Amino acid sequence: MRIEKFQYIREFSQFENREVTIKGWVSNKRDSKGLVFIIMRDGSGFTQCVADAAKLSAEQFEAAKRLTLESSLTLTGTVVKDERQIGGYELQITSLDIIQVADEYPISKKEHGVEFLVDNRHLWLRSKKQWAMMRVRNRVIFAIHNFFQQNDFLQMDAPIFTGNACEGTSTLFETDFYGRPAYLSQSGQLYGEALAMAHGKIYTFGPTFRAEKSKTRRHLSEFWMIEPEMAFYDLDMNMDLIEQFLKAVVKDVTEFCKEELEILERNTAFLENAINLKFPRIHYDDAVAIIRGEKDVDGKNSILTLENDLKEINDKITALQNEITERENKIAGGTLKAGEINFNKNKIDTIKNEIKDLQEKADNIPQWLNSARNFEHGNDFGGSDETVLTRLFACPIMVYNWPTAVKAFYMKRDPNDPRYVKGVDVLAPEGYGEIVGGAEREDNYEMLLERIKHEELPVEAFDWYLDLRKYGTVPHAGFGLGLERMVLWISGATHIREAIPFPRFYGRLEP
RNA sequence: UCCUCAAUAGCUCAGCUGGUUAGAGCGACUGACUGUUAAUCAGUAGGUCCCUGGUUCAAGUCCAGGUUGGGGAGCCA
Repeated sequence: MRIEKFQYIREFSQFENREVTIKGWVSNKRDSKGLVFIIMRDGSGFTQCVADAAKLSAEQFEAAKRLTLESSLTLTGTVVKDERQIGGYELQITSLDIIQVADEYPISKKEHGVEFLVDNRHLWLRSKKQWAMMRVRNRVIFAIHNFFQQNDFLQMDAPIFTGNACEGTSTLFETDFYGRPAYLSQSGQLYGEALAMAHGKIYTFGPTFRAEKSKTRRHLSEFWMIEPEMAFYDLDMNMDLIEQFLKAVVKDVTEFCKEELEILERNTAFLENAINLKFPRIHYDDAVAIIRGEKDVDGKNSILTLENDLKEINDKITALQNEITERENKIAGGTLKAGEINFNKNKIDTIKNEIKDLQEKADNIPQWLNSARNFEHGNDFGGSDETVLTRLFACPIMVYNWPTAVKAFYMKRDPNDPRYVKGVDVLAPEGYGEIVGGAEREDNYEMLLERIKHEELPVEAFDWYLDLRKYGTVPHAGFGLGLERMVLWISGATHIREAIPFPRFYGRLEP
């Protein structure tokens, strides 16, 4: 059987006052005696469709009334402009053909807990916000390829099975490779360097695996990473490229995903800043001074800012608690209609959840303050230190020249000050933390060998990597962008598990 | 691995200091309502109160251990 020609909701503006046929699912439904309002989604968008008893056969109208959430159907009708509706149009149904009346759909319009939603991820992906988020993800990926392809980078792929735990730092997933232990790649970078020596400018774009038992809102066990590597680039050129690249991606998404960002209720001020402001480049030493509150940024002090945040959160909690009391009193007053009582009860539920979130933050801030005040020069930044620091800036910042001890063996020493390596971390604003980590690479054979030995890594595993420093070594640099962290920041959501279709994290292998 | 919070109906939660037959809203179902946008009305069904053990005349409630999950630390993108 052939499927007849049909149109997509996204194309409605081309079909004003004309008849179209769409195929999709019931995303929401309301009905009264002679009318059924069906919010349809077809993958390309959402639109309200109206079934009017006066315009349909009794049989078809009854069918419309019987529809359940997520039932699949074909609708034919006239596209009518209506500013009040999502997308600006609605469909007045002339004919309706049900493919399946769906079973009771588990995801209701009410709020759900995170665990329930992740358990139902295969269905959750249909919800409006998740739909918007995946479209943002798609556009981010597209913009990344666009940027690199237009700048003469070649996309090349690094292997996923690796024979050794290459950077020696994080815990990896072990698998069996024809009887030999093999590890799922934690980074394609070392291979990227070999590829850059063949092609000049390359980028890899692939999955990455970390076996750490992290339980935070910014970690995944399996995520996607973009790792460009450029021959004849030093740290400054690297930072220039990173900034240009991030600006290009953000600009593209804000331009082509307006509707999606609106659905996500994203405040785009910080995104606009990322496009328009120059990213501050901060030496590690200065960053430490700022975190400890010894140095201000535009008159803003990290410790005072954080203390103020805490106060504001507590004030907000008090205000919300007052609102709950108010609504409870209203309900107790006995003058409200049942519908209004429900509305207020729902509102109270929502507020309670909000308070819970705020309370969690408020509980953490004192620890963060403590960590910031006592931060020791020479340490790596923790998640909270990043938050403390980035809180003071309106756009992403780049922290460069890190203490040798806290960074990977392959980073190049700063010849002017060998206590530091020429690495750079890009920290996103609004508490999203590290989205890019990069560095100029150690290009001197002896220095690199010494670092490998110093870290007690198996030298023979790095034979091929050392070869790159024997046969025409050149200064080179690169960086890694965490796709999901980028998507998360751009879309303004709270948990990284929402930034990937089927998240894998500690304790989560299904669906 | 550590700190911290939690687990009660399909979902979101209430259940105060232990006390008869465990509640609400949403959702589902039945019916009423001619334009709705999570705010109409009436009714119906729906429970292994996470598990094991303990204290007690009596445990959803207290205690111990465990399981699962949220948030954070460490590690990082």
